[in-house]
Amino acid sequence: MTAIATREQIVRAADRLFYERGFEHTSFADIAAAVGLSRGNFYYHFKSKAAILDAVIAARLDERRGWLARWEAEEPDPAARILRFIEIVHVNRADIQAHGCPLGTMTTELAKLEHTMLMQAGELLTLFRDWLTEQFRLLGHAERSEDLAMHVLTFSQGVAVLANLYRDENYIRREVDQMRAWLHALQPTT
Amino acid sequence: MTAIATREQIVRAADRLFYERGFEHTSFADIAAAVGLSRGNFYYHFKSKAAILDAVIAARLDERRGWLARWEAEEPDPAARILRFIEIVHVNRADIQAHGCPLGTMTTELAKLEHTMLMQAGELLTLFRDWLTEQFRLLGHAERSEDLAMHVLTFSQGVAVLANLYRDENYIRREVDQMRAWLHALQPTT
DNA sequence: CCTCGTCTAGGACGCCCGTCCTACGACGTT
DNA sequence: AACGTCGTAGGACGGGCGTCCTAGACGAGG
Repeated sequence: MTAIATREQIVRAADRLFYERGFEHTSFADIAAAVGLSRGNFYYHFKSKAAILDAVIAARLDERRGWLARWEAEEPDPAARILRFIEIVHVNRADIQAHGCPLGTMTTELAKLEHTMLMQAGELLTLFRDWLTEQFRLLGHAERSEDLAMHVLTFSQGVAVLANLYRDENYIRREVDQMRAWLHALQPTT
Repeated sequence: MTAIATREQIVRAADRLFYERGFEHTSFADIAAAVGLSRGNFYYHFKSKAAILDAVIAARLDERRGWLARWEAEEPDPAARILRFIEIVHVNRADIQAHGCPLGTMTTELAKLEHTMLMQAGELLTLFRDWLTEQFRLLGHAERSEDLAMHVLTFSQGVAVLANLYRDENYIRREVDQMRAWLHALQPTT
């Protein structure tokens, strides 16, 4: 097996395990078992656990950037793009109920660990924040665009935390609907 | 030192450390050092780490029940009571920026650990949910009272996660103001 | 003064962690 | 056929963890 392919397998497995069990609670042995490799050998690919975290964050950034590009391509209307973001909470409701938001839970954990990589993980949310800001600006809310973007993020994080606790599908749908209505009330009538 | 007093010291120290560092990341040695006791001796007071967690949750429940009783005593108007809840996000902004919401971060962590005590920790948020539900009912929103209560919780959790990441006081104030306006727009004009 | 229950110190136990090292198998190149 | 490189296996290492045990300090009641 080429080193690059193995590396990708490791990152993919670590990504899933960090999400499902948390960063600290996931051991090298766990990742090794998931990939089917011996645990000591990991140092050929990653020199530390932080290096794996770094690769996972980079992979998530790539994936999210892909989402944003797709939304921009598929939706010419900025409001429709924002709606796509709001709806991931509903689309991914099964995972969110089981494990929360992948970005929010990771930043929450790294903040408690006072991990040096907190800010890098935060860039994932910043990616969405900046993209949402731009969409609100295009919608004609230049002044408040960043505040509106943060409000959408606030909604998504709050729903994720409580959906993870109560595992209530109806709650998720209600909040998403409410956010949809908020967005609709915000824009000038189309 | 009497056993009860020592127990309370342990619970108080564990409460703070679980909040600041997280449950799993806090060791018996950490708590022992904070209280000034020897680590092995803990088993005289608590037979397991889960037992300490249980005591911490109970202590937090007591404290929060005290808050609710005080708000009810000081504010005859249900809307003013709800406002008191909304404003704890701002009142406790320093702690929230440093460590997030004590209840939200704990449930998030316990969910990832698949810890058996997740639901007990969840009762802390349920306490607020039910209390807010009752206040909305008193406000005349019996039908939607629980949904409205969940919406307030959603706000508080979302703000806590993002305030913990970005540590931005202005963001907290803006979201709290927005929530205040939401609450004001909700009730029949007083 | 002695005894007994209460509380504590200190460390042993087995386990798992992240890290690091060395030896070996597989394989393309000369 | 021999070599050198790439990727792997497996375990050693030092340390920290939750748990558990035992011996003793202390003080109240006989």
